[in-house]
Amino acid sequence: MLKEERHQFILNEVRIHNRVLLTDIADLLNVSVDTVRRDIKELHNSQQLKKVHGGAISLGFNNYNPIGKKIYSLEKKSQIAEKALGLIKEGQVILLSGGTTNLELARRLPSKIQLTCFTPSLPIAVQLLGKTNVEVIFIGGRMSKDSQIAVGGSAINMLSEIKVDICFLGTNSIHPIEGLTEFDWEIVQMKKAMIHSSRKVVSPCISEKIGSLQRYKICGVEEVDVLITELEPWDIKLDVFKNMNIQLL
Amino acid sequence: MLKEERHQFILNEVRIHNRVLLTDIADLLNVSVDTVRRDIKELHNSQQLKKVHGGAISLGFNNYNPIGKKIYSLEKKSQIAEKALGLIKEGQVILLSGGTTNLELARRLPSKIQLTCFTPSLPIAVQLLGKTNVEVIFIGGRMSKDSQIAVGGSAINMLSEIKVDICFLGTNSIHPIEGLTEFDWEIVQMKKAMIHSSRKVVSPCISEKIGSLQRYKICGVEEVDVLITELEPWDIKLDVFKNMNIQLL
DNA sequence: TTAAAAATTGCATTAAACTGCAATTAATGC
DNA sequence: GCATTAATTGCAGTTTAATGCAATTTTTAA
Repeated sequence: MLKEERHQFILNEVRIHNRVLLTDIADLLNVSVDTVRRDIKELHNSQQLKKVHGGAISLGFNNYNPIGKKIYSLEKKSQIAEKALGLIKEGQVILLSGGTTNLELARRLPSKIQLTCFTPSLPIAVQLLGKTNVEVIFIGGRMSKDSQIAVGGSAINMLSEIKVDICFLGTNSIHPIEGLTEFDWEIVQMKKAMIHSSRKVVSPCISEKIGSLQRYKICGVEEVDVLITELEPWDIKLDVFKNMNIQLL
Repeated sequence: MLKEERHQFILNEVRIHNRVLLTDIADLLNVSVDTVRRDIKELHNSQQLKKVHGGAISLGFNNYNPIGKKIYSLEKKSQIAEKALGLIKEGQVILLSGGTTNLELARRLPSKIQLTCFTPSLPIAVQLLGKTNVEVIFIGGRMSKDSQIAVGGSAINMLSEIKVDICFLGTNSIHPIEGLTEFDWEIVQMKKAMIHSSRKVVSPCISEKIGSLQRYKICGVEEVDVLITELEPWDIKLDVFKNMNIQLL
């Protein structure tokens, strides 16, 4: 394995987890800890991460999570976020709804890729502001204390004035017949507006939410262009999705 | 767990709760109290929190400081914020521009008082969301990475649609003849719009900024209803303010 | 004043960092 | 190709840092 590859690997790990342990990396790459130590030292000298006793942390290390809630199924959400990353191309304009999966996606956006990113979510905005080349536009409005996203008339109004390439629509429930549903009426309104403002709708959704149903309807399944779960497409049992014009990832 | 992570964790706890108990942290992190004590000592030495018997408190009881910039003149700003608090009455609608003084003010808003609060500042919004009875409305728009406030057309547009009781207009320069001035043109536009949307304009301003001048003009002194500094009114030398219809606090 | 909690100090243990060196691998010129 | 040079890597021995524990002093609050 080339040194450069190790460097990239380490940086990637740091980007994703905000931290790495020297011993973990040595294990994963099957090299001695000394080698990893030297790698980290170099990356430290070139200001790409911060070397600390026992490993390294990302430069703008900010584990600040304004929601302050525990993120469940973090592992799955991370996998989903990784897949979602693949859909984003340099120069695009994207829209991130709230939710912890999208927060994970925001964390992972590489700093160097140039993007314009709309979001009504406070924690996501905080994350994005740390990315040098991402232009952040906050969809303002009355803040819902619970979800920490902007809702209400002026937020929806602001959404009505934009058109983005991709919307990553965090999804709490997706049902093959009933479509996307949501517990909170105000958030339903927001999500409807978001769909309306997007050329392409991507739903990151952990598999256990497939088939579940909540109080209010956002839209039918046909409105979703891509459904991303942590499973491999062929593992998704519900054939109904396969018959529809929806890409599974 | 890396030392750095513990440090971040402790700082985070301090940010959220304003104070932490040493034993709580030791429990939460599963390390000895000695370790936490050493951590807190280091953070104290690097001015990131204040070590007290039994734990630590946030500096001057303040600050979510996302950019990691040092808050200058914190003590003065705290005094100003305390004075500003006295102007706010139950049920009012207020508007907080950005700036660290207003951030201090936001931190100090009592949770029990019912308020509606507009702001285009991300760190201030984060603070306010922690206050149970404060309704937060975020003025959305393109986020300035530097100041972490929303600027640009849609923010100004949103401002044009509101009318608040009091605007707390963080002020970088106030000059008896030239009025309020600012370095950043986009922020000037925001502040102009804020003044326009307010029945009463309050300028919290540390005394050393009185008399200074910057590139762009926001408004004349006559537009300001109240000027708050950390000094007692009779200590403010510039008589010019006393001849104008401006209240000194 | 006094008992309990916390801070300090010194010390032992462990893990990680550093150093120099030899072995290996990759790069270069011929 | 092939030999020479330079860079990379792993190892052993040593040094340094991190952490927890126990004994002692200080602070706090009843």
